[in-house]
Amino acid sequence: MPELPEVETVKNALSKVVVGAKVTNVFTGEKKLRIPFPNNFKKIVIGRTFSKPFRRAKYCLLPIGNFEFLLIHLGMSGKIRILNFNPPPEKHDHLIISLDNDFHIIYNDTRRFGFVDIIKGDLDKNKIFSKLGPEPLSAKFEKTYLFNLINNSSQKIKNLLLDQTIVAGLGNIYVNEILFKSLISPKRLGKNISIKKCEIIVNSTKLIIKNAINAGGTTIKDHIQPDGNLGYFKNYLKVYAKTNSNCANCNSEIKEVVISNRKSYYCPQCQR
DNA sequence: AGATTCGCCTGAGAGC
DNA sequence: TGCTCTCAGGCGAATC
Repeated sequence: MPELPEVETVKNALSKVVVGAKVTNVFTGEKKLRIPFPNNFKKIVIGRTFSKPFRRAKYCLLPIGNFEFLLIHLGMSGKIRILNFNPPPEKHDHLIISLDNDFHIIYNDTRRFGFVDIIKGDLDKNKIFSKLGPEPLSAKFEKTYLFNLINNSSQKIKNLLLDQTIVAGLGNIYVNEILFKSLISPKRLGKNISIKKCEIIVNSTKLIIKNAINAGGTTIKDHIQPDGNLGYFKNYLKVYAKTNSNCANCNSEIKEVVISNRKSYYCPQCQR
C-alpha cells in the first residue's frame, strides 16, 4: 500500500536510471487504470528525454519537457520494476517504458487503483496538486499550522491526518504508527488536541516518515522496491495489523477499531 | 459547505 | 475440493 515513503523509494530508484535517458518504446496494456491513458500517450512519450524525477505526496513526477510531466500514482497495489532487459509483459503489467540506455520501467498494478497520466503547466495551478497540504517533512508542517487547522474540527484525529489537504502523503499504516508514537487515541477529536499535542504529532510524523524512507517503505502485501527488495519498515511497526499482540510500551493488548470504514490499531492504555 | 459513504478492483484467506 | 464471502485501502464522486 504505497504511501509517501514507498513512493519516495520508487522515485529514488527511478532517478538512478531515467535522468537524461530517452524513451525508445512504450507498451500499454489493454485494461483501464483508474484514469485511462491519455490520447496519443505513446506518441507524446516516445522520443522524450527525462530529467530528474521528484515526488509530491503520493505522486511521482517525471519531467519530460518544459512544465510537462509523466505522472505516476501507485494507488493501492501499484509497483514499479526496473530491468536492464526487455521483459515480456507479466500479468497486471500496464505500462512498459523502454529507454535508450537499455533500462525498462514497468508499471504493474493488480487492483488498478493507480494511474499514469501526462500533466502540463504550473503544478500550483493543477487540479490535483493545488489542493494538497504541505509535505510532512517540510518546515511548513509544524505545530501552529496543524493546531490552527484542527482545533475547531469535530473530526477524529485519525481522519484529519489522512486528509491530504491538511498534510500530504500519509496513509493508514503510518497514521496508525504516528498516533501510537504520539500516545493519542485515533478517536480523539481535533478540537480536543492541544498545541502541545500538535507538536508531539508533528515530531512523531517526521520521525516515522524519515525512518520509513530509510527502511525502503513498508511491505505488508503489495509493496516491493523497484529492485525487487521488500520494504523493511514492516519490522518497525508497533501497532498496524497487530491486533491482540502486546503493546511495546505497556504490554497490554493492541485493539482494533473501525473509523470511517478503515481499520485503526491502537493501545487503549497508552493512547488517550 | 462539511461530513460521511460508496465504488472502483483483484487476490488472499476464512468458513462451510 | 470448491464455492462464497470478507477484507485490504487511495481517492474522487455521490450522498447525507
